Amino acid sequence: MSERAWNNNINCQNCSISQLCLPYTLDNLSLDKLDDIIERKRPYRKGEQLFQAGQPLKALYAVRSGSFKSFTVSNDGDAQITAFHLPGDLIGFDSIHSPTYTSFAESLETSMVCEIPFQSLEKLSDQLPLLRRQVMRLMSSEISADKQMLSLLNNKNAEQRLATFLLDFSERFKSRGLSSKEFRLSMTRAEVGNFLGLTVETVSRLLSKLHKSGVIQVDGKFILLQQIDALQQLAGVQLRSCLTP
Amino acid sequence: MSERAWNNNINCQNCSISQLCLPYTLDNLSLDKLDDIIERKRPYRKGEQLFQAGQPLKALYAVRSGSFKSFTVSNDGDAQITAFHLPGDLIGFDSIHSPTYTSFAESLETSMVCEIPFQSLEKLSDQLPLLRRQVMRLMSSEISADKQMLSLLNNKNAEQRLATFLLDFSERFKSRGLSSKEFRLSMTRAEVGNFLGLTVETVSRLLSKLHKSGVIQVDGKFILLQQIDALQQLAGVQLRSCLTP
DNA sequence: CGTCGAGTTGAAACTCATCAAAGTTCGTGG
DNA sequence: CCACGAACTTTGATGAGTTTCAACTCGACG
Repeated sequence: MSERAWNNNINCQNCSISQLCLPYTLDNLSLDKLDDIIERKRPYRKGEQLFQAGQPLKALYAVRSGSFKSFTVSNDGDAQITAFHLPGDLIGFDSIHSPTYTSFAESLETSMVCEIPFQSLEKLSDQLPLLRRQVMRLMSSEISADKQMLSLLNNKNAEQRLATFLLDFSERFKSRGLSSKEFRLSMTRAEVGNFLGLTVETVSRLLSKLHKSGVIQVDGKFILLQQIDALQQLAGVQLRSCLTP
Repeated sequence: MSERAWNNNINCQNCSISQLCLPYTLDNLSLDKLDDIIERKRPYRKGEQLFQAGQPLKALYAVRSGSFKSFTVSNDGDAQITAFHLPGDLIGFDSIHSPTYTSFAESLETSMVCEIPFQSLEKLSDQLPLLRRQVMRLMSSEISADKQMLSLLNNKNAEQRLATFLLDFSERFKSRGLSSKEFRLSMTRAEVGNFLGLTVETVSRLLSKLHKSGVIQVDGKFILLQQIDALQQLAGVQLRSCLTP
């Protein structure tokens, strides 16, 4: 199938998730220019990699559909998942300080991406202050999210971590116009555990426990949040009013 | 004392740590422009805050001397230190996606900073591609460092975390032209523990253990790394050659 | 001189990892 | 389309590592 076929009717101007992505706040002229530098590739099958650590930094990627994981591999060989990416998310910000990628990105299911050649993006950013600011906003958001993650790992126990994880995905699906109560987790239990600093067994046990207690319903990769408020309690969320006397 | 007094002979052009900071790669003209927007304030005393979460985002800060901690406060009220900042480090990247600061920054000892008004920096970045790229490089480095931190917390035990922490500071002091073997940690044991996801007691016990084993010498806040290679072993560092056959 | 915060050390408790084993789903080739 | 093997998931028993609780020391400071 020709490359052209994938491009039909796909552009930033009509993209349903552009408000989460680079186009946000761009005027029409800027949008056209951005659209011009973006390459839309064939779908990636589950397990295919966008890039590997050490390869020359060629492009950033925006998820169009499906999902990806980013991960690093430490000197001693074990992998650490550093993020899960949903449509609208940008992949590669952790590498742009380096001539080569500093992490791996791999598809978790059949997925499509927009490839944004890094050189072109830099040049275009020189011309379009709005684009530049959106890039910085997105990078700053990623830093913020990472700090939150540090706090999660340092201060919360296994159950709180998993509850927070589920609520995070709930929010992210919601902001993409999908159900916040019912969704499919494209990653394995092992990947959830790796991300949260827990073992597969602990993740599995806790999902079973939450299921039995009626807070959520679990059917393989499908999750149904039945009592979101209870889940928020478990996640360690407390009302501000409890603290300010 | 007049504000002017602090400014004497302090500028980006002659700053000893400019290669770690924003000026890196800037030409002389750009450097002058950057220097123009920077405000240099009186020293901050230990415990004074640069900003608090919720305050309007006014400026980024570059550490000139001394040290700071950044921290967030979760809904349930406990603080999480997200970074320690040494001279040359920039503070505030986690907030520029927001109209207000998303974290706190507090001096750990008598310290000086360069205040970089955010509006001015944005305007100047529009004119100076080199500056813009350095900002992005620094933000990307911070993302990278945060990902490494995730990996540390998820995969390493208490001893490996502390060893890694000490080696990290060793490297950072070294790149600032200071001794990599002998330095003073300006934060308390509790702050080290908070950052590493450990309790004060664990940090104290491990420092004692490392001291007794002769790997390091501890005298209050002063640390002397006696066997850096042994410390690297404890940190879990292995040679690449062990993995690539 | 007494108090207060920081640091150290010990003993007990608890959470989660580890090891083991069985059950289930997925994907691929016949 | 089905069957087979591999990958993934679940559940149980045990133990290691870290937290928690408690007591004590030390130095700073009014």
